[in-house]
Amino acid sequence: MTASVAAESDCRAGRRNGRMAKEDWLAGGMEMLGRRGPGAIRIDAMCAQIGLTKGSFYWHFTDRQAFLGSLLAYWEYKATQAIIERVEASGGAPRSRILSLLQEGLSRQFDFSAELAIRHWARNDRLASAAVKRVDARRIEFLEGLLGEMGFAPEAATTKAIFLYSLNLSQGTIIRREAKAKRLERLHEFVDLVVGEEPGADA
Amino acid sequence: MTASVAAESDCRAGRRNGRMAKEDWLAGGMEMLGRRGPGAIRIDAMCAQIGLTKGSFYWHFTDRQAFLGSLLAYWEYKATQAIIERVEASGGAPRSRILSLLQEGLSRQFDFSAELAIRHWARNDRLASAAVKRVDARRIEFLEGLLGEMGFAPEAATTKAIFLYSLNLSQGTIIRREAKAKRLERLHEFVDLVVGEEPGADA
DNA sequence: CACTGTCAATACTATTTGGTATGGTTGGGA
DNA sequence: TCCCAACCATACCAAATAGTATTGACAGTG
Repeated sequence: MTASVAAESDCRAGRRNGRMAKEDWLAGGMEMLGRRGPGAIRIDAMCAQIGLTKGSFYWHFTDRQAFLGSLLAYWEYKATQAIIERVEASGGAPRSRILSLLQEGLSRQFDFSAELAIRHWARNDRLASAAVKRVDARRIEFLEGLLGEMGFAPEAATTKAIFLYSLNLSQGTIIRREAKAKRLERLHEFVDLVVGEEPGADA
Repeated sequence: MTASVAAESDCRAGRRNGRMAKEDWLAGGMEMLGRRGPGAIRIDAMCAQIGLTKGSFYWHFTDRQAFLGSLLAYWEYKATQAIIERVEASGGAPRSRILSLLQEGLSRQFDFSAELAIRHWARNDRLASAAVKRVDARRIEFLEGLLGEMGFAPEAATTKAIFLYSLNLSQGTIIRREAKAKRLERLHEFVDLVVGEEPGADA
């Protein structure tokens, strides 16, 4: 153990003292949030996980509660802007951007654990609830924009955005053994149902 | 406090020693599960909540882990059979039974907190994952049955059942300020979209 | 080189918490 | 009535845990 610690302190020599530790705490916190939930986040366990001690923790955050608040803000940023930007960067027609957004929930790229933890957290915490509400609003607005580009009136776009978003969230919530291809097929079927068949689609 | 405890022990004199305490523990556990999540369930807190002590807890359950397992089984029963029976009892055409099932998620009657906690739990626990999978399967099968009654072929029924169930779950997951009437309107619109317009519908 | 601010390790305290051991209470059967 | 088993309270222990205080390492700056 002692030897590995020494080696570790070597390999991160260039990274540490670059004041990135706060980010490390938040990233580690997100992972623990996804695994145990907010109420079960243990500072000691995080110390062991990211290789720092409480001296560092209490330097960056006043206490556990403040850390949870920072985690919430960290998630709120990551969960909206980041994903939306990634989808926007993919370009293409609105319909294909919708499809790639919905597929985010399918891939294991995006870990849904923290998302579920926070949504449960939001049932009993005002700050978490407000954060989730803002995230949901932004994601739905984003979908509304895409649907608007496709020519749907605002009211219809809102309804369709909520439907699409509902399926997106459920993909990470429902547990069901099913082949990925089958899942993808259903996803296309759902998009067809909500926004209509693709113009140039052959059967 | 002491006085109220005495009064409490009076009012439950007929109830106690009727070996219902185990049920009390499980019900209290479900509530704490909904508020804090499985990893943050504290035995001492539950003692204070339901007015018993650890002597009782460790008589009914071997340890904390076993209690969590019992909680899972308790939820699995409550979350399937109970709800489905309630909907079945309402009777009516398949379509109206579908609507009343989807409205379950709308009403505050059914607390979604524990459901969310368990679904998060399932991301990191085999037993929880298996329980959620069985619950999802049964609920989807139930919807499939209703859709079958409406004349849909098995394959179409499965797809539509998943779509309906997705919206049902999302109603408790998405946080969005919206009038109840609006929500209900969207729900009907979604059912129309998935299973077709009601045969005798005007407007 | 000395100084200073940033950041982190160590040692420590007080409290909480899972779990045990033990004794007491109560209701029903012999 | 005696007794036993179900059931629960109390006292207690060892480990975990939030938070503090102190010291040390290190980079940049005068």
